[in-house]
Amino acid sequence: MKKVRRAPRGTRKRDVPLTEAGIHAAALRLIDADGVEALTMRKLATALDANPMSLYHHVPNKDALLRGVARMVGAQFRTATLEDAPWQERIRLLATDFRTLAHRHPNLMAHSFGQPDFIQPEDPFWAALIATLDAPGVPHAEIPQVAALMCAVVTGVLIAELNGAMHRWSNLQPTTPGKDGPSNASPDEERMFRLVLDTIIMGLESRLTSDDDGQGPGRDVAPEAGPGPGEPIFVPRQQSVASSRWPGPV
Amino acid sequence: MKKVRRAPRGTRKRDVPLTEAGIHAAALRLIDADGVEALTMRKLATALDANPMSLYHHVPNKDALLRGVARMVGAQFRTATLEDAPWQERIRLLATDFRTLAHRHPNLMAHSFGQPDFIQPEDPFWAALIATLDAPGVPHAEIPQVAALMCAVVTGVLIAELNGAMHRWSNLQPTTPGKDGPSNASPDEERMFRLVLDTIIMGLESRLTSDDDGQGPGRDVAPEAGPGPGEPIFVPRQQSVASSRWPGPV
DNA sequence: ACCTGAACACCGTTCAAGT
DNA sequence: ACCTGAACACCGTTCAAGT
Repeated sequence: MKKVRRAPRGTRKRDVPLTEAGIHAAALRLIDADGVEALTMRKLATALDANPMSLYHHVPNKDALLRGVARMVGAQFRTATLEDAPWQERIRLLATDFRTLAHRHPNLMAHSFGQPDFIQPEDPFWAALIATLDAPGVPHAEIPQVAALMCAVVTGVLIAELNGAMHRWSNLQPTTPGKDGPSNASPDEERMFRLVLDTIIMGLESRLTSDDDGQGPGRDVAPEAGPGPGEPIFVPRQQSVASSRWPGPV
Repeated sequence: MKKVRRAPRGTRKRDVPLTEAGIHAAALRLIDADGVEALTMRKLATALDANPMSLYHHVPNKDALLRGVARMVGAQFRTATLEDAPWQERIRLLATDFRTLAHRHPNLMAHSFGQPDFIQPEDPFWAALIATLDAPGVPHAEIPQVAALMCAVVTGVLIAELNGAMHRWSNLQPTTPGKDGPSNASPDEERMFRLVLDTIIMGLESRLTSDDDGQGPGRDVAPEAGPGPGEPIFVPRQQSVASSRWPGPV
């Protein structure tokens, strides 16, 4: 009997040589199972039936490994652009596709959203978002800023979904605790996600179809909320302060 | 000469006994300086001129320490409610106050925003937000969900500000790189923050002042975006798809 | 070229022992 | 009651040595 190096209890891994892609895939499996902070170079090595130091021949360090995993997942974003649909529908599709991708790997995405470079200019998601915002007539110089705000808003809602904050906040009782039953109804996060999406689409629409020259009336109501030092493109059109009934449930 | 325990080079700390509050304050100083991931129980102990194990008599573990620091900072939220102003102004004030607090301790807040419990029901911020949303006539059962969405959107933008993503995204050139100068103009994040805020306030306003019964016309344009399994309160009013000119810069 | 064992410089935390 | 030294079970990573 020659000494054959193999996993002792029939786990049977590592008949294939180590690869950067294989390391990324195994790391993603561990992250999906136990979260990013539970991922360890040593645990990843044992999952691959390899020596911990062998990984460093294919990956420079742990940070680069995490970036590689995030880049690999980000490349899975589907690129169906829905070319001839109105821009509202295209933005809706982009956001919901992004959401399903986030929910497919929640542990990884909850971590990636905190990184400043989790969206790269060459990502298909960013390219599609830029192309979609080019359609409605936003001036070219403003497109990246509008796209950045869309990304920030959507990822903010997704972070709150992924880490459970949305669920906890939605179930915080307003004033009277323990009234009218347990009230543990599902927060229905998909419905809330669509609500935010529709709201910002409506706000964007309202700016695009503004009848005046962009300088809204009644600038005096909120004098401290002036246009600021930047260009005056995004000056907020002053809202009417009328408050009315909430649309009834039925 | 008796052996006096004192910092050897005149640093002169720890003439005061260890306290939970003192540990929290010192931890916040280190976090403000070097970030959350650079905070270490051992480094915190040397900053307090104490033995690392002494901290465990006042703080159960590192996680509880971080929660305590976050709670201490969250308690600094100013509680000026601006009672008689319209709800739009009160929401604006809440959001900008939250933003200045976030920018006062960016390292801590960028970390706290990823925690599911960084907003507690007894926080003055949450109480003020609930009270403000109670004014315009949102039904009580829906107030926590609207508040949760507001928190998610605002923290999403703040995360992107704090970690630099907003700055990076805003400077990504749309199609033609290297045109019309370096174009490294400041992204003017405060202006963008106000833009999102005004947009969601406008969206909320539009729902509150809706003339119809909440069931907008033209439900057939986006058939797959139906109301979903939840209650029909938040069914999106179907937008007009008209696209028009962006309001010109001048 | 690819892998590996030992070692280094750290962590958070436990525990028995001091005062 | 409060503090402390030693120790445990981990980390990421370096490096010289193997094949």
